[in-house]
Order: sequence, then structure tokens, then C-alpha cells
Amino acid sequence: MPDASQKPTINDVARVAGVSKKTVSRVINRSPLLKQETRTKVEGVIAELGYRPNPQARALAMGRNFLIGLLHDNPNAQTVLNFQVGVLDAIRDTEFALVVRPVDRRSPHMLDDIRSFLEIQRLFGVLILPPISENDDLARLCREMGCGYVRMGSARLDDDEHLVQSNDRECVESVIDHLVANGHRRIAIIKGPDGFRSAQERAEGFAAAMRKHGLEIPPEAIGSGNYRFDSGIVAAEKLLDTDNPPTAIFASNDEMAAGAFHAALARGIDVPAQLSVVGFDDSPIAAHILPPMTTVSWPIREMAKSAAFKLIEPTNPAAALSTFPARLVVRNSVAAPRD
Amino acid sequence: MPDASQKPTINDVARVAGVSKKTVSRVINRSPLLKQETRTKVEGVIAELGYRPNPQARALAMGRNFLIGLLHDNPNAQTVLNFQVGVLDAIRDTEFALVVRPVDRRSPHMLDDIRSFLEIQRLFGVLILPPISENDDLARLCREMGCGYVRMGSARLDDDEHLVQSNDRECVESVIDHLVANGHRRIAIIKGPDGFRSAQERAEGFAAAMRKHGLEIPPEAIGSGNYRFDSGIVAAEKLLDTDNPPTAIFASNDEMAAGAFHAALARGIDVPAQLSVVGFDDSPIAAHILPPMTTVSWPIREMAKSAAFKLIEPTNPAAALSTFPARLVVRNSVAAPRD
DNA sequence: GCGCATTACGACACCGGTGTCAAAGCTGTT
DNA sequence: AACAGCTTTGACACCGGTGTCGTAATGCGC
Repeated sequence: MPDASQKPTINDVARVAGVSKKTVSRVINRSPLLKQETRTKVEGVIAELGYRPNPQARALAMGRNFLIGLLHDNPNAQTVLNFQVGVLDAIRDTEFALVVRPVDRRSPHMLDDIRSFLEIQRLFGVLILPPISENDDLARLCREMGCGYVRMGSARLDDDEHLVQSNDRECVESVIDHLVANGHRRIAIIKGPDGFRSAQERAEGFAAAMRKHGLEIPPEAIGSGNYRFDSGIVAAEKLLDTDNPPTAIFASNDEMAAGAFHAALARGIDVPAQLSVVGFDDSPIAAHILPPMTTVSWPIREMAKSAAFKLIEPTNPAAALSTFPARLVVRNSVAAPRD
Repeated sequence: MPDASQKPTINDVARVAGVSKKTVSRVINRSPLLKQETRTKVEGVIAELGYRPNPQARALAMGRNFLIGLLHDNPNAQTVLNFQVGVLDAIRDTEFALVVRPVDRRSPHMLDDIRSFLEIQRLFGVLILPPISENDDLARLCREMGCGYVRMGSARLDDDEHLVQSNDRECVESVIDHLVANGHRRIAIIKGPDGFRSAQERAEGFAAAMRKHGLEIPPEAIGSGNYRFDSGIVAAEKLLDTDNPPTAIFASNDEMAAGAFHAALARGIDVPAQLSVVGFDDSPIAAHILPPMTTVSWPIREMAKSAAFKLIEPTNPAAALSTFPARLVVRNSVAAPRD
């Protein structure tokens, strides 16, 4: 009788069931060439003993482990966390586990750190969040090391299948459609920082949408920030100080949009009565700010799930999807312009 | 010559260095009973071959693995993420990795899910964040399963050493001191939800501080919410509707404090000129809201580091600390009362 | 009843490390 | 020179699984 205080091993199961450990192994791995009778018997013993295979031992024997890594450079806490939850939706009840690794984009050793991390942990694969997902050296590193990877992004980054993306461009278009439908014609943008693919996509989507509606974009209607709150204030102040200020501002993310709220309030401009503002990402601040902000929400959790499946079970239907539709969330920061 | 395309193993190192694999193992584990000469020789070969020990194999052989788990029920995304970064500060360059596991507090299977997770992954130990860190059944489960654990909390939860906590009580006191110093005497509280230890601690700290200053707490000056934004609005409205409304409100967290901002603005009450509001946690919303909110910040990253060390290296000085001082962050939501 | 596939299972080596214990090497003492 | 006692090293089993391949058991046609 195996010691109850110790976790049962495959040997215990084999002994109690009166079969070889290889047979137990076959049961665990759902091998098709087993007699139903044997399978049932072994499964009974497994249940009785409460046996769970040791992932370390399996990992060692099979030459691949069951750890999937999440590499990110904290674009936004809520996004990262939602992503983690989405990955968990995919790996729940499997032997996979999610290992997180925040990295420092500004560190000169970032790539070496990641290489060392990959070497030590020998991950099954990694999921990479923007903005570092846009780093091609990192993707190359993964390939070199034979580590599976999926990049999250807002646009085509790869010519391979290692990608899950949202349709930021089209979504910005729907934002502009919404503003135009509300009667706006002088619409300004606060762009995100150079070097961020998402910023570029959103800016290009903006330009395309304006063109579609036959609207001009004067140079002074183009502001730029670094995705942070305070940069949104500065950019919005500049936009509002022009001779012919915009009636609506599209900010490339919610933080900067919140900054625009701030700038407006500071000079007594009411949002949305005198100025409409739209953000992007649907981060918590969008719902919390006053008035609640109209923004764009992308299905991060679904995207995470798909990315995880792409890695661990590429045949799963959920892994097939690569581009996910973001959608406009209409709240109260848009109204018809007065003038 | 080992195949360059394959990762070198301990056997490769042993062969090249002309020693037994056990000797290589001793080098890896810094065994003291090695001749310096041998050590140097083997280290040379390790560096030359770029050898990294396989954690799965070590885990199997040593009967313990190098995975530390993070159990949380998303109290606040920024907090969770900062905690992750703090843990990483501790485990960087070790073979440990951080495995995350968001759990659903409301699920009736939560404990079973966690049990299953622990059984499958056989973690070295887990770190538990509030509010589920306050669940004694969970702590008991960890003990039963022989899994190391450290609970984060705002008060004594355990009679053992499995704890890292902040001094919420004293900090609430400093909040009240600050308000009193600004001339407030009618101070109300919005309590957190029943069953949260942090809520209880903060409420008790409030009562103690008020008593210290000889101030009364009329029943109508006690509001309560569930830590969420909207509950803060409702609670603040109630407080402001009383005959003798408070000149200052202490909310037990920032989300509810933001709700109080909202309620005030909605009825044309200026913060801080007509109403002072203080929050707790220093979450991003505190800095983003207008005016920027005075709140209490606790050193989550340091706490995480300490918690991780308690688990993986209890002798490390960083593991000795159990209680961490939170501190008042003065911004612009407090002013002297008018009346 | 026999030969022959085919199916079902087991023996054994192996994954890459660590633990145990004995042996070899070295030093100093008598 | 012989021996004790310490330091340093290696042989070998073992951790808990999986892969390979051989063989016993089974089904089938004749």
C-alpha cells in the first residue's frame, strides 16, 4: 500500500492496477491502442489513488515543458491582467502554466535578459504583448532559440503566423464616423509616440477616415503625445490654443484622452457640450472619468485565448482567428458641436 | 564533440572537462568540498559550452521545483502588476519563475480549482494577494498540501510567519491627522465591504484616530461601499445629504474616493474648496483624477520582494521584514474647510 | 487445428539532473 | 614505511515519467 502521505506515482498506480507503468502512461496520454477494459481499470485506480502525473518528469522525458511565458513591458496594467485571464481561460485544466516576465524596454540588457530567461526556463513558448511585441530582434531571438512565440499587435508585424492582432485602423474609422455623424468636421488627433506600431496604425486610420469623409487635416490639428496622461494635457492645450480649434479630439489612447478632459476643464470648456473627446482602449479610466468617455474596446481576453491556443494547440478552432474586431463603446463624451 | 544544435547537458560538460557528472553537479550547486582547481576547470567548460542546467531535471531529482505561484483575485490591476514586478526583483537571475493564477472568488469551486492547480504544478510555494489572502481555508489548503505560502494582508491573519502586511491602521491615522491639521472636524468615512480585512482595519483605524482627536463619529457619518467606483458615488451622496454634512470624506480606497469626487461635482460642490476627499491605495486613478487626489501609498513592490524571499530564501535579510510602512501622499484634494 | 496478422501490453533504456556511499588521493604522525 | 584521518572524486541508483521494440494474446481465414 503506498504511503498516503506521499503523492502517488505512476509506479504506485501500476502496482495497484497490476499493469506496467507504460500502460498507465498510455492511459494518461489517451493512447488509442488500449483495451477498453484495461483503460477503465487503470482509470479507476488513478481516481482511487488521486494520482496526478508529475509535470516535471513528463517535461524531462518528453523534452518539452508545459510552461508558457508572457513577456510584456506594462503597456497598461488592466490590459496585461486581462490578457493573463484570457490565457488562463485557454490553459485551465491543462498541465500548462503561465509564467510572467515583465521586462524593461529601456534596459540595454533587455534582449540578453530575455535570452537568459528562455535558456533557463526552456519555455514551451512565449506570448509577447505590445509594445515590445513590435521588436523584431525579439522575434528573431525566439526563432533562434527554437522557442514558440505569438506576438500581439495592432498590425501585421510578421510574415508568419505568429500573430494575433486587432483591427485598430477600421476602429479608428468608426470613431471618426461617429464624430462626423454627430456633426463634427473640425476633428483633431493626438497621436501616440513614434515607434509604436499601434500609434502609427491609429494615426493612419485617422487620416484615411478623414479622407473618406472629405475632411481636411490641417497641420495644427495634429497633436502628439507619449500615451501618458500628462502628455495628453499638453497636446490638448496646444490644439485648443489654435485660431480655429477643433470641436472634437480623437486621442490615441484613453490616458491621453483623460488629459484632454483635464485641459478642457482647466479652461472652462465643457465636455461634451463644447468639446467632444474620444479615446482608445477602454481602460478603466474611460469609465471612471467624468463624463464617462466614449472609446474603443478591443477583446483582449479573447485575443489572449486565441494566442495561447496558437501556441499549445494550433489545431483548436480558437487558434484560427488572428484578427479580432474592436468595437466602439459609446458613452457620454461626444455631443453635437455648437458652432 | 557535442552537437552544437542541441543544448549541452551535464554529461557533455563532464566529458569535456574530464570529470564525473557528479562533480559538475557540485560545481553548479556551489558545493564547498571541491578543489579550487577542479572548480575553475569545470566552470571554464560550462562557460565555453554555454551550459545551463535543466530546471525540470533538477526539479525531478530534488523533489521540489522552482516555480512560485501568485494567487490573486484581481483586487486592482496596478497592484497585481506591481506585485509581479516586485517578485521578479527577487527572483531575477535565479532559476525560479513566477506562475500566475487569477482565481474567481465567487466561484464555488475556487478551492477545488486551486487544489487541482497546486496538485498539478507542485509549486515551490505560493504568494497570495488580498482579498483572497484573507481566506483561512485557502491557507489551510496550502498547509495540507505541503505547499509553502505567504499571505499579503493589512493585518495579522495568521499565527505563523507566512505573512507580509502593511500598517493600514497607522496610515489611516495619519490621514485623519492630516485632515484635522487642515482644520476639519466633521469627517466622514466610506467603509469597504464586510468580510475584507483591509476594510475592517481601515475602519478601525479611522475610529481610533477620531477618538484620539476627541472627535465624534455620528452614525450618519459612516457610509459604506464595496470598493467600487459606483458604490462610492452612492455612499457620498448619502453623506452629503445629511443635515450637517461632513467637510471631509475619507474613502477606504481610491475608486470609492473617485466616486465621491463624482457625487460632489454632480451637485456643484468643489473639491477641495468645499469638500476634502482622501483615498487609499494610490492607484492610478488617484493621480489621474481632477484634482489629483491625496491618498495613501503602500510599498507593494518592496512587499512583494520580501514575500518572495520569505518563500525562496528565508535567511535573506529582505525576508525578515513583515510589516511595511505605507505613507500619505499629499496631492490636491484636501483644503481647509470654509465653515 | 494451424499459420499469420494484428492488437495489447511489458521490459528496459533513457531524459538530465541529485543523493549515497565507497574509494582514491593527500597530509601528517609515529 | 605504515597508518590514521581528512579531503576530493566517482560509480551507481534514483527521481517519475516516455520511447523503442519485442513478445504474448487475440482474431481470422483456411
